[in-house]
Amino acid sequence: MEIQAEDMHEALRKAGLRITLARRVICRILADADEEHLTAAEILDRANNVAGGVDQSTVYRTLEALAELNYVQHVHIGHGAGFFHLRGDHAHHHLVCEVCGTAINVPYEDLEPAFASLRDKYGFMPDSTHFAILGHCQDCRETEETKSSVANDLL
Amino acid sequence: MEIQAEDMHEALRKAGLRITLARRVICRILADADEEHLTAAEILDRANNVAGGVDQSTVYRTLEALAELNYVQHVHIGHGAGFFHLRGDHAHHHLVCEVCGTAINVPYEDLEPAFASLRDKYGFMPDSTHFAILGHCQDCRETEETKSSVANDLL
DNA sequence: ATCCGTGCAAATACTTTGCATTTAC
DNA sequence: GTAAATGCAAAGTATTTGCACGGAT
Repeated sequence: MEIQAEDMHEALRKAGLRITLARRVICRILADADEEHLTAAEILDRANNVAGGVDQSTVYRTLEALAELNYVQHVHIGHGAGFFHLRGDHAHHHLVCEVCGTAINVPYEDLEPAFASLRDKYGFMPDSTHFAILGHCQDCRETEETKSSVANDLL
Repeated sequence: MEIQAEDMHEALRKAGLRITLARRVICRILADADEEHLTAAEILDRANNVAGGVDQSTVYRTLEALAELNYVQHVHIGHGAGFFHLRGDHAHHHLVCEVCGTAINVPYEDLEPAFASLRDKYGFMPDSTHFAILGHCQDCRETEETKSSVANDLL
């Protein structure tokens, strides 16, 4: 089951925080984004498309409040801006290409065996809501191979 | 076999780059750090302890040059400053606790099966020289359990 | 002599903070 | 009415870049 904007509203209320237009909009954006990785800047843009005059500081503060309530996670994958996304229960993980930055989603089941062995062997519980593996994606690997064969031809 | 400062010197020379005092010092720091995760600021500090007057821009530029030569990797784990470290042989990976920051080393063999399946299924080649899994370590998990039972007692 | 590398300072990118005003409750 | 949230601007980190000078080859 997906997290709804209303779930976040309720959590905010319970924490004694207030439901404002900006927050409503941001919760909606997060709920709609689902698996997408959004940067603060993208969330800001989308918020301003719906309701004008939203400031970046409001975006960051709202995201921080939702992170405090365990709805949002702020992750840094590679360089540049961090990503914000909901900590859903349908866990998925990311294969992030170090060359082109593409992220491939991997369903939890594909990594479960590896996680189980880490848990058993090291008592370590991987964060099942977010996980990034850095490496090289297929396209970039092919490009690299082409490049090296070209280089070899030139020798 | 560990990477030596001299290996990096040779690579720099081969690339037509020059061996300067700052670079010599930085290569040494990286070789000595071994598997430690150093930030640019820490490398700068250590460099200035050995040879004064090294600038941060020199540190970043040298690290970038070494990254280009595939000796150094710049990774961002969590927020804050990124870490720089040598790309050693694919020896081990890190389980990084999101609570206390402790990193547990895991030998490559323990993750090899998972890596193989990612390669087969997604054509994705995990970076075998660096890999961090975020999660909660055993100690922090125990502390958390204690905290929640205390909280329950207070209800 | 030729360029590459350096320090310095300024610029950039991302995120956080201080403050006066507005708004939800 | 009161405390929380907002917009604005400015400050804080982490990193990069422009430039003139100095140094490695």
